[in-house]
Amino acid sequence: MCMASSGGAGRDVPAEKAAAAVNDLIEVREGAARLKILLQEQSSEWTELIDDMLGKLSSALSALDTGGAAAGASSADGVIRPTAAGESSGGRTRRRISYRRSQRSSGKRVTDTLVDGHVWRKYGQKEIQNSPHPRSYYRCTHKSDQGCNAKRQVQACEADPSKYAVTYYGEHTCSDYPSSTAPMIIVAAAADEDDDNLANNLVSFAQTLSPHQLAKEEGVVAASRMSSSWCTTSADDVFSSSADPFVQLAADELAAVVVGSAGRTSDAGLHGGGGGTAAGTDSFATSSPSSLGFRVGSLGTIGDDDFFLFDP
DNA sequence: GTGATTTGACCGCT
DNA sequence: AGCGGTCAAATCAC
Repeated sequence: MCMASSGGAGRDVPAEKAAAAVNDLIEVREGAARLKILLQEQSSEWTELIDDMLGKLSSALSALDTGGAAAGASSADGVIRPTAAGESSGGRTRRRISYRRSQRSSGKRVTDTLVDGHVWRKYGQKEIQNSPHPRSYYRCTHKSDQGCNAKRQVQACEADPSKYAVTYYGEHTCSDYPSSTAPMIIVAAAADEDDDNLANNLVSFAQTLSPHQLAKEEGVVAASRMSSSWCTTSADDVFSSSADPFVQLAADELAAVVVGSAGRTSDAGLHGGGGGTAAGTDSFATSSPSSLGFRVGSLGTIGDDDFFLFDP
């Protein structure tokens, strides 16, 4: 539901197309594995390989009936904007907006990095009952200048504190691409994660770093690492929008895809404690995207409910 | 000085 | 009534 899903009319992905997409994605995975090696050897051949991967991804996306532009279809997100609950004339300079509550998430994932290509600004942190870790609240830094209403909630994964459960709300309506032109693609498979409450396959998209930025990253982690970057999370948690399986991303937007994850996983922002180390630092993935954008895991069978959009 | 984070308080929803 | 989400002043880093 939420976000673009609405816009993405094409929900039902034909089995054959899905299968073809899977094959393509598997090829990409293999290519990614090769890329990893090439990168380790500092070879320039990686660009060529990436191009090939992109081609495959494009095919896969087409096969999956990517809704393409849904991204801009804001409002469809189901986000309930704060309603001016009566300009409280009376009182302090406090707000008066009534907060949503029923705001639906556009997807939740567990990741070992908080970098998703977007620049977020933290606006709150709260201890959550029955949870050992506080929850941090972020909104797009372009909320003020571009009115972007995208938000996300970050909480350390209970099962593995080194990972984070990130829930997104709303869509990015900003043009936050200067430093992150390439959409991030996450292809993961938790099929082997024994537990029955894990989704079998995941394919998500989001912005990520530009090739230049990628080049600056300190390291690249093996694609296989992906499989371990998902905590035990129920399918429902991960696919809050599973009712609208779709992929919304123009294939030609895929400017860069890199394997693995070199994101720093500072938790400075999560646990607070130090004064704002904001501007231009690596503080908790807020202002300097630092993780590579393409993760690949083993693929199993992909079903309709295994796809969801990750706000591009 | 500017801008991001911290943190306590406020407020709506369940 | 309690919890969770957000606001906004204070604080901090650059």
